[in-house]
Amino acid sequence: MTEEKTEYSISDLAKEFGITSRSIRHYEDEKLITPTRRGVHRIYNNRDRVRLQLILRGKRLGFSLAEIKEIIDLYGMEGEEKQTKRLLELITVRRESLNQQLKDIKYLLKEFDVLEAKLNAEK
Amino acid sequence: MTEEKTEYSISDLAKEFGITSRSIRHYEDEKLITPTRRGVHRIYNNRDRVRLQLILRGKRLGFSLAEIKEIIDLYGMEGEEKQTKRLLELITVRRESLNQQLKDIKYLLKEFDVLEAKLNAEK
DNA sequence: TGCGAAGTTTACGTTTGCGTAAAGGTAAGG
DNA sequence: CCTTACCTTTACGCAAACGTAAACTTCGCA
Repeated sequence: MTEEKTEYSISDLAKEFGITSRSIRHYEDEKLITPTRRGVHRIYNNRDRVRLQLILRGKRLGFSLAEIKEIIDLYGMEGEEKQTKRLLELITVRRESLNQQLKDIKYLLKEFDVLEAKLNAEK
Repeated sequence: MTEEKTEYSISDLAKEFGITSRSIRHYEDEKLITPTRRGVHRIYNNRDRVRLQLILRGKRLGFSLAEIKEIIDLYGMEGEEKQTKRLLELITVRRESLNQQLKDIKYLLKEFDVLEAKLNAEK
């Protein structure tokens, strides 16, 4: 059986994802993640860990913390508020943005191929 | 014959790309673009226009202006300095970053599909 | 029980990417 | 010439995303 860790300290996660504890606390200030407390110390569970992954993914794509919060809030809102229509709209908007990024990436990767070929041809 | 415009004012480009003139001047301050001058006024040619497109593409992907400058400088350096090896390294690094972003995008798009399906199933 | 490592809050500092006046110069039409 | 639209430089302002320092507290263990 592979033992799955279920509890993490702030520095556990910081080390794992190569960021600082300060950043994680900052995400908490901005309400993107809300670990439980044991006394005064922060305790992160697997759900928190996944959230952090989502945050970092969003960051790599250039989204602001506010945008990432919006995306994260999409999950966890499922059904409750009957804002389904609004959620679907948000998803559409986000999807368009991601598709644009896809185009941009493909364009740049192609350009890199061309440039690399040129450089290699240069003997 | 389709007439290709070959000269643009700063507000021409600003309008075309939906940004402010201030931004374009800022990119110039940061050495990402260097239009010629007619007297005191900036004149942009097609090459400058393409550069601006590259800048905006980079921005949509979350690159900093400094990183975009690095990427842009890849072009235009071809061959001259015999830094070919260094250039190929840079391309590799950038390519890895773009591939990571590709993964991130695909992950999120898939998540959106799942979420959308759930919302629609909710009757 | 007394370290040392790690955690906590508070708060000011820094960088990036422009926004936004202020104060004027320039080009073209009437 | 004069107005109007657009351009210029200079410079301070500001929000976002942390960095960093200060000044404790808490936990594990020797």
